[in-house]
Amino acid sequence: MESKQHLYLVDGSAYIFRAYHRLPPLTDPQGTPVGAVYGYTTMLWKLAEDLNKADGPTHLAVILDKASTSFRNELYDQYKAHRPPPPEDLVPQFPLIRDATRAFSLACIEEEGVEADDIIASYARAATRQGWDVTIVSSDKDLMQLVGKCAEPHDGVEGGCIDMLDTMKNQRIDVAEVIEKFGVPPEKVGDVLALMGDSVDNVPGVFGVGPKTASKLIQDYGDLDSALAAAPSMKKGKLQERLIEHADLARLSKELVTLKEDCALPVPLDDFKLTAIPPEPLAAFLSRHGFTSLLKRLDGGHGSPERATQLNPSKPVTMGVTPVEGAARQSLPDWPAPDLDSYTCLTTVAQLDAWIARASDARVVAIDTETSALDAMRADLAGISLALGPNDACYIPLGHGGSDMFAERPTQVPLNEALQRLKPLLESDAVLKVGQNIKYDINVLARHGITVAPVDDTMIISFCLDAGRQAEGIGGGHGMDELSERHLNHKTLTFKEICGTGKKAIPFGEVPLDRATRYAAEDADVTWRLHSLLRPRLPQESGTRIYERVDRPLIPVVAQMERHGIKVDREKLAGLSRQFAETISALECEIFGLCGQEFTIGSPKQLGDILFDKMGYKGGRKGKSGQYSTDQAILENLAAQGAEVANKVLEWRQLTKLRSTYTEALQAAINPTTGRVHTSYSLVGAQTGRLSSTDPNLQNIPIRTEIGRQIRDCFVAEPGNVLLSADYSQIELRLAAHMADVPPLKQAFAKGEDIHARTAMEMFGTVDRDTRGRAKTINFAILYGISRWGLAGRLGTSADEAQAMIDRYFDRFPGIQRYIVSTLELVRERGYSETLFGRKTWFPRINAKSQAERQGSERAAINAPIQGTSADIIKRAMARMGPALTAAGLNEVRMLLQVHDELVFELPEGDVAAAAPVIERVMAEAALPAVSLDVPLGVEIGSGQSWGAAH
DNA sequence: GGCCGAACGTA
DNA sequence: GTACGTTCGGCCC
Repeated sequence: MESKQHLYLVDGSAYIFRAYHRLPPLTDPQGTPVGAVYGYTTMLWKLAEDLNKADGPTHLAVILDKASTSFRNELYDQYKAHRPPPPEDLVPQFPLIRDATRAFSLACIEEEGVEADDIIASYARAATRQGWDVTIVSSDKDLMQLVGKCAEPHDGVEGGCIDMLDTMKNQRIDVAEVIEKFGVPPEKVGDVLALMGDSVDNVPGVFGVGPKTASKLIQDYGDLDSALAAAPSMKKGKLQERLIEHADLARLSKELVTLKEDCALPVPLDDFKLTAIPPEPLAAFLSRHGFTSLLKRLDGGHGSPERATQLNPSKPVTMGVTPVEGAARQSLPDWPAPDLDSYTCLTTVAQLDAWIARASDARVVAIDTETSALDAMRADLAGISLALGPNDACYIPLGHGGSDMFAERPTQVPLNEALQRLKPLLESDAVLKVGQNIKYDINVLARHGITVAPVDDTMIISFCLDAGRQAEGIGGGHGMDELSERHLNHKTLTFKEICGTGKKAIPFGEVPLDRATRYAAEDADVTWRLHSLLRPRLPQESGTRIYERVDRPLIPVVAQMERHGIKVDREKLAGLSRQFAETISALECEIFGLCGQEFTIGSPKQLGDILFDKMGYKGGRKGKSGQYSTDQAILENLAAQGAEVANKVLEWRQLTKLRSTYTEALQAAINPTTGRVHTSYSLVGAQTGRLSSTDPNLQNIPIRTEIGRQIRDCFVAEPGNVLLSADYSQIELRLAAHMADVPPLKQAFAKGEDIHARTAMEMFGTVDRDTRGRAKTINFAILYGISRWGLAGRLGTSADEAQAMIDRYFDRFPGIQRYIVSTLELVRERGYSETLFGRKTWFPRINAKSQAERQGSERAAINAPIQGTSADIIKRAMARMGPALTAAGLNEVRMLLQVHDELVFELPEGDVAAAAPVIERVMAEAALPAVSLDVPLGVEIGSGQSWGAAH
C-alpha cells in the first residue's frame, strides 16, 4: 500500500531558541551546555516515532539558518540589524544541533545567502506541487503565511496541503488557528505582518500599528494595498497620518515578510525519505552527551524510535475496553460550571450590536439555531444563540409568540433586521463558527440567504475521535446531551423538559423567553466548551487528517444536496399505491381462505401460531422471544413443502412494505414549498464512516425486484433535465483485493474480468452458474467477516463443508487470511481499526469474555476498514465534485443523492456528454494521491428521465 | 405515548 | 456473517 507522502520540514534554528528559553540549563559530562540540544533531540525522537501514523512524516528534513545576509538586506540594509547576539551558553549548542540531526541520520539543509524560511517555503511548494502534504515544524509567525496553502492540481496530480506543528505546545496549526491568531486567513497574514512590523527582525511596519490594529485594518479593507489606498479617506487622527506617512515602509515591509518560494533546492525531495533509523550513531551521540533516559529507551530492545513506534512500548497500550480513554485522561479546564442564570436574552438592536461586535473579535463563536420543527427545510427560525466562552452566551429570540392572535408578542429584534446584522459575522472568514451538527444550522440559515462559513462541528469531531467507543452503561453517541455528560460532567436541559412531548408538545417559539434563553444559550455554551476540549484532541490522536480532509469539507456539500432535494412523481406514486392496495386486498382474501380464519397477517406472532400450531406445518423455530420465526427464509422453506399460503404471505409482505414505506411515505415527504423530497443525511450515522439517510431514508429505495424497481421510476428530473447515476462497481471487493494484497484478484480487476467467475475458477477449477454463485457468496462472506455457520446458512451446506470452503479460499488467496489475522491483532492491541485514510473505528468488545459478543466484534472489525475506506473514497469524490464540475464550466449539474457507492445528479440533458467524463474521473481518482490503489476503481454511469431509467 | 423486536428495504 | 432506517404489532405505562 502506498500512502500519501507527507514531508515534515523542521525549522531547527527557531526551535533551539525556544527550547533554550524553556528548558533548564543542562550540561553534558564534558561541561558543554546542552539544554537546547536535549529539547531538540527529544523533539526529533517524537517526530520519528510518528512515522507510519496517519499524520506522521514519510519524509523529513531539518532546515537551519546559516548566519549571513540575504536578498532582504539588499532591499533594506537595516533588516535584522539590531538582532542581539545569541546567549553565550547557546552558541556552543549550534554545532551540536547539526550533530544531533546527523545522529538521527536525517537530512539537514543550510544554505549560504538564503534564509531558512525561504528554503522551507520553497521545499513546501515543490512538495505540494507533486501531491505531498507538508507539515512545517515551527511556530514562526512568518511561516504561518504558508498554512493551508494547497498546490493546484496539475498533470493529473492533486496538490498537497501545508500545515504547521508547534511541538512545544503539541499543537497543530491549521487555517483555523491562524485565523484565531491573526484574525485573517493565512494568505493575508503577510499583509498584517507588513503593517505591524517585527522588532526582532527589524521589519519597520507602520509605526504605532500593532497586531490588533493591523488585523483590524486588513479585515476591514481586504488587503494591504487597499488599506493604504483608503487611508486618505479614513477618520482623521494619528492612525490615518501614520498610514499615509509610512505607506512606503509598509510596502517595503511586505516585501521583507513575503517568503521566497523559488529558491534552488540543494537536495532533491526524495532524499528526505524517512526509513528505519540506524541505532548505532544515535546511541553514540546520546551516550556522549549523557542523555541517559533517551539511551535507555533506545536500548529497550527495540532498536530505534521507528521500531519503538510499531511496538508502542513507551505508551500504555490503549485497550478498547476502557471507555473513552482520551476523555478520561483529560482533566477539565478550570471552568465554572454552566450557569443558566448567567445567559443574556438579546431583545434590542443595541444589545445585539454589542454582542456582534464582541463576537467579531472572538475568532471562535459557538452557534445554535432554535426552530419550530426538526426538518431544516420546513422549520421556521425561533431564535439563535451564541457563545464566546464559558458562561458567556446569549439567546436572540426572533420568532417567539404569534400563534395566539390575542396574546402579546414578546419584544424581539425583527427577524430580518437581526439576520442582516448577523450576516457579516456568520459569513466572515475571520470568525470560526462552531456548531453541534452545524449542517442543520447551515441549512436553516441558507434559507434566509446566509452562507455560514467557516465552520467546525463538535458532533463530527467527536465522531472522528470516538466512533464506536462505548462500554457498559456509557453511551457511545455523539449527541450534545451525551457529549456534555461524558466530557463536561454536566447534564443539560433537554428539549423535552422545555417543550414537552407528544401531543402536549409546544413549538420552541411558544416557550417563554426566560426558559428559552436558559435552554438555547446553554446549548451554545456547551458547544463552545466541547469544541475547546475536543478540537485539540484531533492532532493528539491523529484525527486531523480524516476530519480536515474528509469529513469537514463534506459538511457544506451534503448540506447543499439536502437543500436541492429530488423531485418525485406524486401521481405515479399514488397510482402504484392504488395498484398495490388492490393486490393486497385480493391476497388477504386468499390467505384468510387458505387459513380458514381472519387474522392480522402483519403480526408474525399470529401468523406463526396459525401456520405451525393450527395448520401443523413443519419447520417452526422459536427464537428467544418464545415466538415462531416467520421470516423470509422460513416461509420460502414452507412454500417449497407445498404451502401455498406461505407464498401468498411473502407477496403480501412485499407489497405492504412497498406501499407503507415507499409509495405512501414518499408522497407525504414532498416539501410543499419546493415540491421536492429532502432527505437528511447523518454524517455520524454509521460507525464505519458511511453516511446514513433519514426522513425519508433515500438509501434504501427498492431496486432488486421488478415490482420494487417501479418505485425508482417515480424519482424524476425536472423538464429538460435528466437524472444521472454514477456508481462504483464492486468497490469493496476491489479494496479487499488491494488491502489484503491478493494478486489473482488484483489481476482480475486490472483486466476487467468477472470477479466472481475468476473466484470460481480459482476455487473449483470450473465456472458455471452454480460455482459462480457460490463464489459470489463466499466473496461477500469475506467482506462481512466470515464464519463457518454464517456461510453454511447462505450456501445451504453443513458448517463442516463451509469450513472446507473457507480453508480452500484461504489456500487460494493467502493474503486474505493474513489480512484478517493482522487486522484483528491490531484491533485487539490498539482497540480500534483504521481505514486507508486514517479513520478510526473503536471496538470496545473485541476482547469480551462472551464468545458471541467477541466474535461479533471481530466480524465488524474485519469489515470496518473495507467498508470505511469505501466510504472515505466516495466522500472525497463528493467534496471534489463541485469544484471539478465548475472548472469544466458545468454550473447546472447538481449532486442530489449518495447511496454508499452511488451518486445521483440532476443536469440539463445537453450537459450529459460533458459531465459524465468529469464525474467518472473524479470518482475513479478519488483515492489519489493520498492512497494509490493497486486496483482500478470502476465507475458505471447511466442517465435517463428517472432514477430507474438511469440504471 | 413510548419502547422493543421482527421483518425487510438498501449498499 | 457487515453497515444502516422504517414500519408494524405487541406490550408497557
